[in-house]
Amino acid sequence: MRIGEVAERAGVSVRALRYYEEQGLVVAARGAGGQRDYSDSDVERVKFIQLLYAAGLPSKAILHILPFLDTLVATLEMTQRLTKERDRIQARLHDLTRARDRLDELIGFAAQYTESSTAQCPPRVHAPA
Amino acid sequence: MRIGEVAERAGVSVRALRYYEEQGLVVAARGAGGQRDYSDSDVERVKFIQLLYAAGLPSKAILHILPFLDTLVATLEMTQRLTKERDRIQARLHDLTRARDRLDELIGFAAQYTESSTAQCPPRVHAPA
DNA sequence: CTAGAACCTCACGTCGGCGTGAGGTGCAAA
DNA sequence: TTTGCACCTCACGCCGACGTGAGGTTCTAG
Repeated sequence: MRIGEVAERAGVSVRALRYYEEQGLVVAARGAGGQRDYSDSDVERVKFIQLLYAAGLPSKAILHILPFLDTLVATLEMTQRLTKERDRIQARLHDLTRARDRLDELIGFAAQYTESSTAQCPPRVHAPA
Repeated sequence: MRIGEVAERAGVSVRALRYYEEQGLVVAARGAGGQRDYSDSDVERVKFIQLLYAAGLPSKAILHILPFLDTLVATLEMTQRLTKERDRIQARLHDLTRARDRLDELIGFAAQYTESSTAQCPPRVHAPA
């Protein structure tokens, strides 16, 4: 399977896949002529990488986690890393939730001055909380 | 109130505060001698900015949201922006949750091969899900 | 009055995850 | 055989939120 198809299936750019290889995250075999040759499991691997990127992990952290996917052998250090990253994500979930709730609060306020008319309504200006 | 105290109270660096001013997020008055002069409400403002930064909003987005805090007047456009950012955050919450759950899954696997011994245990190598 | 914090303004450095050419090669179809 | 698309390797560009000096001023305590 060539790089273009992997890109499409995994929903990433070709450039991204080359970058992943550069970082040692997904190392493809090479066919005659030097073209990258991916397997089906590589597609899953890429999807997993995307998942972790989306969670804000830097490539080095991912690099330390991936070997576990291959071997399913966990050293103590690896389990600790996994847990550490999980906790980080959990913390970010807290931050994001706080931010969302705060925005919801503001949107609630805003609704009072916006919703019923298409034009502008003259408001009372006062200090917020 | 001078910049150092604001930094400490809001839990950010002095540099960050100057950067916020550069971006138009928090514009402090100036005392004789050119030193920045902040008010108590500026501290709250900075905390709010931090909240939004922590949620991944870029400074331009924050810049568009802040006027609402001052005036409590919401144009339609502003309400839309607020809602848009809220939805973004919601989407990220989904991503992060997925990632966390996946990691929990892996940690569960890892526990089987790590927990009871300090040394390494010879495992069976097979393909993961 | 004087030391030494704390402040000021440039202005360049950083880091990560790619985007984006430039210039050349491989491969399948007509 | 020739088109033409997909692929290849450099290698520089980018953007945002500051960090980090450099070199000078202001404020406060003794």
